[in-house]
Amino acid sequence: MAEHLTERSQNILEAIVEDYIASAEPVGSRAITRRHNFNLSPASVRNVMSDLEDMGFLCSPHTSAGRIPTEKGFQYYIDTLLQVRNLSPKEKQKLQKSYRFQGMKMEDIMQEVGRVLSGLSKYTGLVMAPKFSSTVFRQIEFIRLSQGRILVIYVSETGLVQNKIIEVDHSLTAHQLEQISNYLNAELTGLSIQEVRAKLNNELKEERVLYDQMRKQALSLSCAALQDEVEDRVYVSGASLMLEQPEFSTPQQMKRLMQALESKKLLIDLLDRSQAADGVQIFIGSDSSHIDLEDCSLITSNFSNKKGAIGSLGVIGPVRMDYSQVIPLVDFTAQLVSRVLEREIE
Amino acid sequence: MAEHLTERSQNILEAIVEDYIASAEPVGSRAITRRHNFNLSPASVRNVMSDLEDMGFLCSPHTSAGRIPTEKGFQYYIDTLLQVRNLSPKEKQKLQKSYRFQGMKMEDIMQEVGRVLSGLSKYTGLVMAPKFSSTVFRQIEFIRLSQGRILVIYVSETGLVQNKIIEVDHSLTAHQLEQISNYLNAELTGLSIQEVRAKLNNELKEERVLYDQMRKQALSLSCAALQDEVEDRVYVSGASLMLEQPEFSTPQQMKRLMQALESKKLLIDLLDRSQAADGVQIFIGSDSSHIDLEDCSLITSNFSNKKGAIGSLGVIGPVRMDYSQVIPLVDFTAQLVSRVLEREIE
DNA sequence: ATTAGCACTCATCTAGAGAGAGTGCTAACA
DNA sequence: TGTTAGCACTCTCTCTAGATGAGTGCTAAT
Repeated sequence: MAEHLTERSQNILEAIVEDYIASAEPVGSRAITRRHNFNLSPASVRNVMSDLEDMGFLCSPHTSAGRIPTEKGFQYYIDTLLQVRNLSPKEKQKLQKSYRFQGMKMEDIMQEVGRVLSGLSKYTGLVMAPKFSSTVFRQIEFIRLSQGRILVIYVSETGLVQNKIIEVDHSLTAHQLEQISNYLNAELTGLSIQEVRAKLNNELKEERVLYDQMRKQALSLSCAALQDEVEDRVYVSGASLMLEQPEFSTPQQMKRLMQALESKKLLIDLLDRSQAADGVQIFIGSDSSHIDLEDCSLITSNFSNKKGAIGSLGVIGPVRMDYSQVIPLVDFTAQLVSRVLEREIE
Repeated sequence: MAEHLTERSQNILEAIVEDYIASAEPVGSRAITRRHNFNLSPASVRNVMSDLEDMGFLCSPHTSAGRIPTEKGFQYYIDTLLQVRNLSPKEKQKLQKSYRFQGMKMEDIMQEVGRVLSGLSKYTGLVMAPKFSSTVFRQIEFIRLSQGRILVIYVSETGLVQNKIIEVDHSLTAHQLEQISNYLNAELTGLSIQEVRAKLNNELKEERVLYDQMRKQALSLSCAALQDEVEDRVYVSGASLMLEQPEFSTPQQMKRLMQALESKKLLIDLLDRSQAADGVQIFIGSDSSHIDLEDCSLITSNFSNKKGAIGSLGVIGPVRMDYSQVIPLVDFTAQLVSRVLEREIE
């Protein structure tokens, strides 16, 4: 896999990738010699290009067009040629100013992050809020809406608020509900949702619980409340910006892309995968494994606070994306968001 | 404006509109005589069509194409020709089954409604959740996140939950917060947010309040909590379905439409206007006043519960939309949602 | 009033020519 | 032996011209 390229080949591959990123058009031997000062004739460049094509880094759409980088070409470029410059303090500050998190609750922050990512990159911004079940329990409140309908409000350590309506067959008074929430708040604080679930299930199994009406109700109520939250935690911003990209210029391509970006499920999938690893991750084209995003690359990074609630954010753009610009953007934004979330709980 | 058309003209106009809705292509005199049994020759139809064109109901893309209805033509069709059939009980039941509101909280319901509207109409579903300030106060809770950062959770009579983080300069203990929320809950229950705001402002002005620390804090805290909520209350579903419509088949049209549908502000505008009136409303093409939606029509209706929290829902599609199908869909869905919301508070 | 007939218009489709960009190969060159 | 100039070749893209066909508007006959 890690084939060795001569320095000349590397230079030429780099030139091709960069020219292609800039122009979105196949680049020819002539164009390269014109734009870069290799002291080589087009013919020599052609020879190198031919080699690169044999090795699978380049391909040509047809005989008499220039070459375009394959996914493998992009991969190589990103892995070994691309130098991600770090942001200067000034740039960092500027970026930081783009975000206005003042007094925002979680959802607003997520949305705002998406907007800015998309606005700065000119591609589509993607944010996945921390999974609720990865958060730490802080407080639970019950509010009786009507006979048999109870609104459960659940707050995590990070200030993430989740609410849900549950139906119960036996009616409960406000007083009973208060008792129950007091009990749960005392019992569960500081546990992660996974732990809470485990604990609840265990206790419910214990027989002696059955004799304590209040506890029993408390447990079954919170069980219901924490069950199967299917959350829609993905925020997509600036999808229509992608339509400006020449790779999505035909109606078919547009449709396909828009459908894909509308499918939250697909995006959740992708971002979930991103969460498995640390740092900035790059999925190139068919790496993303979904056929409808085959012309797209995804750059993601995770954010988290000390309590371990993990979310992901990123930018999705054409494979021919400006990686050198987007990578530091995603990287620093993730750090920024982590910091903001940590500040929230201090 | 209300020009008089002979019965024959009406019939032909109706035929043209319906054929155009079905085919998206200009309809010619020949096609009409073929498809409908007017006992008329194409030539006679042509004469009528020519008249209709003069009156502004039809236009032709070019000399040798058929005619297509103008917006005025559609308007007339909807106002006087279209018979919106009521849904049969069976259809109503079927529709009702499409929605699964069981145990859903407000946001989920809104989203689900959008999804179903879009799925059934094959156009784009639009839902605007009730404006928060139009809801009725039920309960407020404060949770101390960190030094100076307080999470406010506010619940309306309908079970709508709103949360917000506010920053305060003086720190408050959990006990103090509890006192404050008890006080507010006792004072404010049953008032609409507008009323709550008015009351708070009035009381803050009264001098004697200044001597009661707790009350003062309570008031200023809740003032901060209820201020300037800029909510993003619009749910758009199935935007990409619009790309299947022939009127949006070119890349330019697609881009324009997608941008418009991404602009929540624009949609909020439209739906806000819908709230001003009762019943099903239809905005045809440039009626919508926004240039980027000039090829679209919007069918909306409002939903509400007895407490007066009002939201809107609707379907946005091409002007050449299947009105006879979508109007009852929107109408009945609005009723359905109203009923569900009322059930929530009972 | 209605209709058949006919000339006319205009978009769409097709084929073919020409231009342009870029390649691959070969032979000459340093 | 690596590099380069030259040249034939390929393929896309664009432009033009002609053919096609749908549909109109007008006129004259019924």
